Amino acid sequence: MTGMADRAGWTPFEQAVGRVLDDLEPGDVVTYGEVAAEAGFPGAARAVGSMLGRRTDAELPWWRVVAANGRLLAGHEARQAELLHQDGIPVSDGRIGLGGSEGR
DNA sequence: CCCCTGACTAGAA
DNA sequence: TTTCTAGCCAGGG
Repeated sequence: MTGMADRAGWTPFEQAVGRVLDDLEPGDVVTYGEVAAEAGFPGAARAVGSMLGRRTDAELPWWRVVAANGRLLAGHEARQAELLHQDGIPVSDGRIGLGGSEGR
């Protein structure tokens, strides 16, 4: 295998988003708006989230995607926090980054 | 074809 | 600080 997922049947939007997520590297985090803009669909942040929620079974690094306010995914906060932590990204109180010692 | 929902964002109150 | 509104794209009924 060439290391690629079965993107057959994916819409241009999904393929574009999947490519952006796949282009990310360990330790990197982006927001829905960033992914949408990089994919060529600025403002389609909702479509990105909606798609990821529907393609959760895919090998897309959904955990590297967070909300614009730095908030993690509702219903997957602990899950994403753990995955982000494995990528070397500090998470505190359901939020990313900030150094970890700013004390709320 | 029409209407609503959704792992969203930015701005205003 | 929180809450609400308008805008954006895709999918399902």
